[in-house]
Amino acid sequence: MPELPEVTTICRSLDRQLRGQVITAAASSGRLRVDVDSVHLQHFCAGKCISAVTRRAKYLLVVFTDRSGLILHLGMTGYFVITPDDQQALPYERAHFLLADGRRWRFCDIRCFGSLQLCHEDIQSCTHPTLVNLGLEPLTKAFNGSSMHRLSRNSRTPVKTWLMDQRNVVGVGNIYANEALFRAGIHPATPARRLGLQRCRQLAAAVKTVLQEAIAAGGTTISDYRDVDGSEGHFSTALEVYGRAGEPCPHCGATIERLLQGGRAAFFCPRCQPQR
DNA sequence: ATATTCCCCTGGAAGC
DNA sequence: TGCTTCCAGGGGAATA
Repeated sequence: MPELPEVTTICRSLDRQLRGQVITAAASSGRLRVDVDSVHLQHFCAGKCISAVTRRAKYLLVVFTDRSGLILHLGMTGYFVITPDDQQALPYERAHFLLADGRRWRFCDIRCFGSLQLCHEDIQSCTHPTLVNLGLEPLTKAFNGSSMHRLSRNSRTPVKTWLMDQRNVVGVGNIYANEALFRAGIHPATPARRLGLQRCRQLAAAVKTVLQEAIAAGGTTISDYRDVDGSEGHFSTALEVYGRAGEPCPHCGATIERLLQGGRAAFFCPRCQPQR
């Protein structure tokens, strides 16, 4: 579900809600795609104080004061709810953490594609196997037209697939890959290595602006995504091609097409994004 | 090494 | 109304 703007939005809320809190108890269901045994989770977390909640790629990092932490991924349908402790488990609840102030932090996930991992070493060093091979953060200076150009020289893969490969650049999923390619006027099936420096610059810039605008809107809610307080993201109204097959292109009026790429739907305007 | 495919899982929408 | 099929924001393992 969530891509970088959604994870960023949730990360900020969680940091505000959880920073400084001590976890007194924890339990997991064992049903997530990657999960932790409930006994181990309880043993690992109990008594630890949360110093911050940060993000790396689409992973949320719960950083404890002893520098260890939890690595969480929301998969397609994961979300968090914080409630008083006097309630039953919520529907789809997969893990929960009891806080010293009496609140209960719950990790819910309808489809169980999310993940929950323990990180014993310094979590912010990102040496954990889950974090070590991740690519560039798209909103840093390190990701730009020239680095994208350099990294994609040997890749015959379609540029949309390349953008979504977290070993190259992180945080870009299906929605924002489609939107960035539309803004840059690049056909999603273009082999990545065929993009010249100029078009890499345009695409990198488009990735940055679409992500920044989506963060400012609180993310994109299609169906399941919600912030920790239950609020929806407002960027769905700004989507220009995603989910709009058959509708007119907002720029030129041509009919937006849908193409299947490795099982994922690509949406594009055949006139604004010509195959070259 | 790189590029597809298949799978994990559940629910909502669309088709018959 | 009810059953069936398709589709979904992700990621990783298996396969060519």
